[in-house]
Amino acid sequence: MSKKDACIADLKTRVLTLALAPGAMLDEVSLSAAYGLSRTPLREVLQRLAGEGFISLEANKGALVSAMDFSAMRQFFQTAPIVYCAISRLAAENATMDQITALKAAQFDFTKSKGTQDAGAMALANHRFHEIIGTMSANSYLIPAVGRLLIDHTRMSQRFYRGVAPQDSARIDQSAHHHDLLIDAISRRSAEEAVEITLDHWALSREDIERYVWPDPLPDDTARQET
Amino acid sequence: MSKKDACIADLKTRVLTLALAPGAMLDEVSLSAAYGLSRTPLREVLQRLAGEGFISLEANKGALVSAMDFSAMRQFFQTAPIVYCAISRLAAENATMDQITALKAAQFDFTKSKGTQDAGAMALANHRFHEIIGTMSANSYLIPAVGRLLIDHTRMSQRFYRGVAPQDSARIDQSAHHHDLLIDAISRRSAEEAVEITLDHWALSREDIERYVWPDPLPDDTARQET
DNA sequence: TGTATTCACTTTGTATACAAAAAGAGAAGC
DNA sequence: GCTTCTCTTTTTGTATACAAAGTGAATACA
Repeated sequence: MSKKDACIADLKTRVLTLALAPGAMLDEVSLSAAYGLSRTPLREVLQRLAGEGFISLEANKGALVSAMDFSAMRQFFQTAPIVYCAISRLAAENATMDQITALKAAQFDFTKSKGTQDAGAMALANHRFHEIIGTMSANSYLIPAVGRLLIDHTRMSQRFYRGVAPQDSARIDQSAHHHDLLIDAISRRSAEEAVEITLDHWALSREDIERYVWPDPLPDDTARQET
Repeated sequence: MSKKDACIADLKTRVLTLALAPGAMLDEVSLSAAYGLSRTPLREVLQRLAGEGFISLEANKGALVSAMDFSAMRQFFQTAPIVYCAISRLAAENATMDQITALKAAQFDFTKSKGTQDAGAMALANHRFHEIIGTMSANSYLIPAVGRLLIDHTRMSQRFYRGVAPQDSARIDQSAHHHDLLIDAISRRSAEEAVEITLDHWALSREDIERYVWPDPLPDDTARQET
């Protein structure tokens, strides 16, 4: 059973860190060989990953890593703030002591990875942090939604963490500070504060993603071509 | 491939109509025999149903129909109106002509089943109607959430449709009227109206469910027992 | 009589072999 | 030279046999 779980965890990691590119095809036989599993359990792994939104299965055509096209990004920016705020509110109302402990541990890992300059580790630690807030909501209807949002959020943030400019370091520190405030708000069961912090946190992250997608333009040489 | 799809569709129907009770265990061998499938593809069916929230799988213990306990109901009433409104808004903005045609067809089926007094058919037709509105939203993050909400919504409504009192008939007619208004609002791309109608529709349905869960009390005989 | 332990049985999980469907290369026809 | 059809090859889907884990009943012991 453990070998299967390891396979699931590793494939998730590879999707989230873009080691497996969006749209990439996954071959059953090579994967089963790589993880030392037979095709039968490997196919069950793929079904489960598909159920969680990491990959999508097409009949008689195999598995491919979930794509991130323009339409998906539009949906993402439209949906994320609503769902994140709802989740934070519910997390503040329903979080258990054990979950708060786990959240603090995840935040510790995040700040630790912040020092290593390892973009993948930072993005994964951040993912784990927000995943725990999702479970805190104790809402089985919203958890699949936030899970899927986090998959794409982490994949997009990857690109930000990776090309880390000097001024970006401060932004990552601010992000970590938001996490601390959020832990505090949830511990005090203050739903209103948790939502406020979540909105700030979202605004920060959205700016980072947008700056990557629409960077400063290159020097404009079009005038010369018009002669 | 078709036999597998039939199996999935039938199991979904049986879950939604409470033919398979919440919490019921599902045996792989008897199911595979019943649907004329081998255990391997049947297990894939179960994985997929689990991914959509119809059942849940526990390691080394098999599959059981998703439970509907008190906690689930609380989450349901908390989450449904937010998600339904968001979905209706997006549906009005994004619906395609083909989808509107499909929605009208589903509404035709619903009104038709209304005459037959078949509670299961009514609930399933209603389910299908709202499922189409979900796909209209074209939002892959919210669709899993609304899917799960509809599973439990349909299962709870089942109980209402089943014990249909004389005055309930008018309520079902009003529900169908809401559907017509919603089709109209979506066709005219009026997101605001779609949300308003959805709120009315939700209020109506919630009352029906609540009246089933907390019915009028039986005649009060406690006074006599106190002597 | 109550409890604990062991053994048989049932059920889930995995591996391998086989069937079917899709993809691609090659040759024939226009 | 281009299209199209067919055959081969690769890849996905299914069935069956086997391994392992869990469950429950019966028996031995306190």
